[in-house]
Amino acid sequence: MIECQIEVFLNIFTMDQDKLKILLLKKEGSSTWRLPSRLLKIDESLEASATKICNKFMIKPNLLKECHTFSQVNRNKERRTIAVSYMIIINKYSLKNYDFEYELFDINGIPKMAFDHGSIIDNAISCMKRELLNLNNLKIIFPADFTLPELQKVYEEVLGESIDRRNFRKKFLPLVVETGEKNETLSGGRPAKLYRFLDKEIERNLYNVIK
Amino acid sequence: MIECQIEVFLNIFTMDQDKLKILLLKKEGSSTWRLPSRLLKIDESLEASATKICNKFMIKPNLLKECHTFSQVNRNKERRTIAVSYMIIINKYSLKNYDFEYELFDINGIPKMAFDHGSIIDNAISCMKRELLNLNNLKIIFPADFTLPELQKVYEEVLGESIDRRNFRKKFLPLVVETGEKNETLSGGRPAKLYRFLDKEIERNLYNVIK
DNA sequence: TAATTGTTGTGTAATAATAACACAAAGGAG
DNA sequence: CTCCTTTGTGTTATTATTACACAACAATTA
Repeated sequence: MIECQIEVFLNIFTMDQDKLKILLLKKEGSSTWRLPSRLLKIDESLEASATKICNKFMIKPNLLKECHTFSQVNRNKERRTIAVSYMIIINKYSLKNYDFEYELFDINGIPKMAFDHGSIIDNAISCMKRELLNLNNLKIIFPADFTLPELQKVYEEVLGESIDRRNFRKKFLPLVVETGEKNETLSGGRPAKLYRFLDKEIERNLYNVIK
Repeated sequence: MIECQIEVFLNIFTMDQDKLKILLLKKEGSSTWRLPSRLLKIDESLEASATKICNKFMIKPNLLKECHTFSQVNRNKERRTIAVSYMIIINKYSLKNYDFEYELFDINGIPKMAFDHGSIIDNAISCMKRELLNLNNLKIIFPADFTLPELQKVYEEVLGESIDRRNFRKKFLPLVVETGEKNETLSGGRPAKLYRFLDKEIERNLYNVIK
């Protein structure tokens, strides 16, 4: 029986301008950034606590998944604190205007973080990549109309390499259906067709790598 | 700040007679089985605590990996208890004679478990399967001489289907080298050649499924 | 309104990976 | 020495992956 506090961290990932990004907060007057977090209350589960962080952002706890539990004895000098880290993946348009500041950081350019938040993020990034390679999860974060170039960029970010457009489409076209609409051409090229996923369960990863 | 106890569970998996099994304990005079466990002490990390369970069995914490943290408010009626579950994979010949009883159970025939240990095991089983599909992990639990039929049976157990022997060998022969020895023919057939792994890092899973 | 720029959409051929399949060889038991 | 069980081996058909170039569409500029 020990007396300790339990801290819940939430790693919120999204795609923004073709880059994988994570949402970070800055404490008033501090020079370092931190992850959204919360202390576990006696009457809530960890998942409930993580969901309350989501509520603060008015976002859905899509794919809420535990990443790791951090328990080094000295990670908090003042009192024994165990941290449980969760991740979610959201569509960036779910984010609203809040009465606090946040910023989306490219996962390859994480700023100076408070305490051990940096290593919590490192761990969450590999966790997130594993999830994203599972197409069934992509379906959850791309529920509505999406374009194939958009989807391809997620894969390219996760795999860290570019994929031939024709080969990518060959794989994915059998899994989706055109909605008939096209997207707004925001970057001055040919507008892309919009698709939605068919209701097929995928049993193997379309790109087979160990993450 | 809450007062709670933290319980560390260890799911010990092994292959025994071509079946994936988990090690369970029975409490004196109880009708239900339980997982090896330990209460976290104030001066140790969770990993250190899990390693101490390994020490009790005199086994190496091979692939010690966190599976999940269980935090339902009422999982222990007496006091708030959060459970962190770990898994390891061992060679069954690492097990010794102990001054306590244990039994290896087929993962498809888990007996009646105490408290929520049943759902902790369910979760650990899928965690373990994911680990075993990564060949780099198999290398750790098959450090010494092994036979290809032996390795094939691990894959067959994890995948839940049988694999053609010739096709399996075609995949694995480039990754191993013969030691020159043969195993003792224990089941009355032709003795199998012994192999060890070459020092290649594998970057993709040899069987690509979502677990 | 024509030319330019940037992005999307499309097919084919070569190569590699996977799946399906049957029989001989080695040892143990009788 | 015969029977039984298990290991070891090659080829072919099928499927998946890779590599590669040009036209279509919309916005912007000349």
